Amino acid sequence: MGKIVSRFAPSPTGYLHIGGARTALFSWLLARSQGGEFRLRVEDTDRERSTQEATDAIIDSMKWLGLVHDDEIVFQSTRVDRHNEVIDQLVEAGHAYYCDCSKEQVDAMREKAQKEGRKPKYDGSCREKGLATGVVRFKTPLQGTTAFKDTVKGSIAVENAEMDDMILRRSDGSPTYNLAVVVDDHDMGITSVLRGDDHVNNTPRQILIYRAMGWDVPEFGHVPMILGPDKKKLSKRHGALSVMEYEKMGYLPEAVVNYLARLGWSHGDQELFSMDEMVTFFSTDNLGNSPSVFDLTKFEWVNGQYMQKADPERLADMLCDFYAREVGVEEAKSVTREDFARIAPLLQPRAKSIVDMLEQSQPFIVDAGFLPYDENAVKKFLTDETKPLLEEIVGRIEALDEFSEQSLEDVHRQFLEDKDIKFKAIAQPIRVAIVGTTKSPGLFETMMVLGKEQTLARLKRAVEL
RNA sequence: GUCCCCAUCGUCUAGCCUGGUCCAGGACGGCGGCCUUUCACGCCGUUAACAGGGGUUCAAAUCCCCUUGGGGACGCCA
Repeated sequence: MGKIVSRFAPSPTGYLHIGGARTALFSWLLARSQGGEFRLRVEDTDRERSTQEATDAIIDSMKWLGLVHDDEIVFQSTRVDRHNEVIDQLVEAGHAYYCDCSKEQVDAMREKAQKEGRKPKYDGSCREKGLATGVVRFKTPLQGTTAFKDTVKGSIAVENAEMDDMILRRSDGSPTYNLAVVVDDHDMGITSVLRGDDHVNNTPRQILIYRAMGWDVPEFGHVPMILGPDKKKLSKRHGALSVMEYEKMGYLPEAVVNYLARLGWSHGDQELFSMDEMVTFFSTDNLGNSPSVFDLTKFEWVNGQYMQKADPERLADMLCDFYAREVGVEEAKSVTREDFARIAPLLQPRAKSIVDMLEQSQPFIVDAGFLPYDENAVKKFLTDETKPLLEEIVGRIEALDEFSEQSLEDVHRQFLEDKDIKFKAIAQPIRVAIVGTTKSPGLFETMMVLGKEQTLARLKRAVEL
């Protein structure tokens, strides 16, 4: 068998959604795992609904996910002449014919057929008329069945009699989808088509065109769709957001890819995969054939895993960007990339996303004077008993010549010994004092990131509260 | 209505092709615990499923049929 060539062929009528992204991922994986090629084709023949923004958004999303395509992007709209050429050939060879039935007539046929319990379809009345105007229809064989081996669903067979004589060329002269895909896939040398479930019904029709043209039929695979929590087709209501929405929400692209891959694909018990691992392990044999529900909770867990493993420097860059996005470029200058680089490691095991991490960074990046204090925490821990202790600690920290995690720990141990009290007695009061809430990373590492000046300023302010 | 497809814990899934090793394994979540200066992380334990009914067979989650449920398609959209 020769080199495999797969493709992703979105129509630019909207953003790249999570479902489309997964389809793209599987196609990409299929090509990469076999050392093949992955092509991108933009199906922009619907001039009404296709937009440049959508095209850009799709390309950006693919880039963000790391799904790099080979060769040039093919824009279907540029290939109309070739499509028409094929249609003409089909007519000449007797595989297609002109039909001048009006829309109303065809609608009536369909309605009639449905009433009689048959599949609504065009009745083929123009088949042998030898017309030369109107739409061009494909002459679907009246008998027999068209079968194919779906690489994810197994054998699928459809009676030819079930199929309509589909329109190949509209009355305005433009080619239709089913014809265009076949011609493009053939011309691009596509050997493996992996696409959404909603195309299963189109496949037999397309196969018929391949055969009529005497072309090799590629391999087809149809991946089930992604459902919302209510098991209904994923929609905007559920967070069937565009891929770039996930970027805005502070998720890591490799986490999105990982989660998407595990939605419908598996490799034994493994949950976390690097891109390379996915590429080496991927096989359509392990693609599931039933629809799956997008579970945000599990996705967040996956993202958290990647947050923990991520390079703090990279996280720092992202935090800077997100911060600037949030408060504006000018204001964001008050916090440096280096600040974030010191904060990130403390928050890595605690943050589910960049946005989450930025939020948790707040106590670190405001000045002592503006640190918000949680009312309940203050009431509970900054009491008349603890304040004097904090005051004393201030003095001891001030006396420190070297401000390090070790020296901080030493000075506190000593303090506890002198007072004959447990660490528990002062831990939460100190925490509330320096970050304003009862939750934070370890005390001494937090102090280190805060710096001596900020630590003392906060402790002092807390005593005055 | 007609055709096509699907059906294992709440969710993602392994197992199904090549029946026995499955009183069904892993993961997320939930619950309980450990660790501990809080919160997380981590670790340990626990919870929970073969849609239903018929076959075939010594033996079925695995093969066959039916029912039910879900989805998709039926366009001069892609």
